[in-house]
Amino acid sequence: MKKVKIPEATIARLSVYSRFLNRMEKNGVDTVSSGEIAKGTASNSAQVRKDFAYFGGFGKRGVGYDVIDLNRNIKEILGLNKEWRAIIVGMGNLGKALAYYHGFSTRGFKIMGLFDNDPQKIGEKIDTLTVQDDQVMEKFLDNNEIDIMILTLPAEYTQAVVDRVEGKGIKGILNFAPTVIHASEGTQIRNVDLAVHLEVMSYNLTHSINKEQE
Amino acid sequence: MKKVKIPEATIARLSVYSRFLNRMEKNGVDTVSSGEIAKGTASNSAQVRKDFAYFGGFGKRGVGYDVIDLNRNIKEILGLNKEWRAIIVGMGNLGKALAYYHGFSTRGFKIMGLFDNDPQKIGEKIDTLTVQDDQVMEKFLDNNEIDIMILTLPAEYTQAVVDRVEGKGIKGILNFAPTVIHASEGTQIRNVDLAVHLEVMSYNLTHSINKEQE
DNA sequence: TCCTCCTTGTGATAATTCTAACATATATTG
DNA sequence: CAATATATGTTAGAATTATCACAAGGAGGA
Ligand SMILES: NC(=O)c1ccc[n+]([C@@H]2O[C@H](COP(=O)([O-])OP(=O)(O)OC[C@H]3O[C@@H](n4cnc5c(N)ncnc54)[C@H](O)[C@@H]3O)[C@@H](O)[C@H]2O)c1
Ligand SMILES: NC(=O)c1ccc[n+]([C@@H]2O[C@H](COP(=O)([O-])OP(=O)(O)OC[C@H]3O[C@@H](n4cnc5c(N)ncnc54)[C@H](O)[C@@H]3O)[C@@H](O)[C@H]2O)c1
Repeated sequence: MKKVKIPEATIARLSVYSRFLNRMEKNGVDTVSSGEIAKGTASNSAQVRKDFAYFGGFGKRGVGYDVIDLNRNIKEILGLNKEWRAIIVGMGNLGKALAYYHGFSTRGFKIMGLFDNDPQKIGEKIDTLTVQDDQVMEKFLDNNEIDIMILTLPAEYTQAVVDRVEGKGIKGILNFAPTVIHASEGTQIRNVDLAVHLEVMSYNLTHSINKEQE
Repeated sequence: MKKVKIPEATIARLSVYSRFLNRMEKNGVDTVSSGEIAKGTASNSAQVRKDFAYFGGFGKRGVGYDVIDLNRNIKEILGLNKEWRAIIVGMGNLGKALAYYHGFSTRGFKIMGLFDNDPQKIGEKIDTLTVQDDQVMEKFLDNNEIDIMILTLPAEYTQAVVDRVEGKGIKGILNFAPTVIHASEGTQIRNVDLAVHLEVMSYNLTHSINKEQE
């Protein structure tokens, strides 16, 4: 599906570069070099240029990159020129934190619905949305075109929820529960495991690994 | 500092394996094969065995791995046999979610203190802890041996907080703000960037990348 | 004891990803 | 307009990481 296989690490870095460029834009900077991007994103200049090179040349030799132009290009590569519509299932601590967070909408991800099965939580207003009964989720998905489902519920219930939305048009699932889930072929699944970060840190500290954060 | 360089990806997987083994333990399973571990953690059996092989042989040929024994070994490798003491700075949406989460303490990470600079939040009780004034953080760190600082505050304030705890014994920083921070050499910094996950997903969906999630 | 079955541990190989170096293009200065 | 300085784009090579294939160890049955 692609001429050259592009490293996922490159895509992840593009996302970081783009948000760095946002800050530059806001600061009125209009040109940056690969070295400056590297410094601002804990990367290195060769890596930055290589990452861009996968998609063609965005810069001017001897000069650098036009901040606005480069950022527009990256966002287009990432598919952020369209609006992605998402729901959050499980309005506990983490679900609420995500629902209140405005950082996603500024990147093109719009939270369209919030669901929970706890009567205490149903009806609660969170920001501009009201938590809906988990039972109406299927109907909601029939009536609204939703791309992404964010799962913030206990591990043991995630698979059941995934099964229920089968064929309802969900294209990607962002799963915060520490468990493997299975969806139909073609559905993107990404697992976010916060404990892993702490445990890798524990390992590094225990074994005195000095990650050269440069 | 190590004989062989062990891939960070291996360490991250060990964390996932270990939590899968926790579930097996709870279910009363006493032996697992690399294939079963692979299935339960979205890995593959060769990878699982290779990961273990970095640290020696934990299994019995023809039989598999003793669940309890293997899990104990992994936890020791990860440094989870000791208690890690952490504080959270920034008790907004995300900070609260982390503070209420009990999943970390069961892995050996104990939240010792919560800090914020918003008078509205100072004094608020969260679980068993009370949010303290950010101003007393240095004193708190002098009086308590804290290993890890979790940062859940707006990007623009993170570096200032990091600077203030310099030399106070913090060994690792888990940063949720989307910005690069600098700490003295030897301090582990790990950045958790949730937006990256969504944006990589956006890229994959846009370009019809079918990540074979086994 | 010998034979069969099963699953690990591992060395060889393949694939992926990063790093370094430099030729090329652009701007600027005198 | 030539000379110089600067930063990109790209190619080649190094390093890291994952996959494969199979020999060897161990259990159990005849
Ligand atoms: N909070 C954190 O900091 C954190 C960190 C790492 C991982 N996680 C994971 O994220 C998930 C959520 O964590 P949390 O702390 O928000 O938990 P929580 O218990 O606060 O929230 C879970 C919510 O899911 C709802 N729920 C349960 N079953 C449901 C169903 N079938 N349909 C709809 N809603 C349902 C519950 O009513 C509850 O509101 C868990 O899997 C947890 O392991 C959380
Ligand atoms: N909430 C999310 O889902 C989410 C997702 C991705 C990234 N993040 C990042 O995590 C961070 C926190 O997000 P949030 O949604 O919890 O924000 P928030 O605004 O709800 O919370 C931030 C908290 O930090 C406190 N604070 C500010 N300056 C401080 C200081 N100097 N010392 C102590 N406390 C201070 C504020 O009083 C507030 O309580 C942000 O950087 C955000 O970009 C959050």
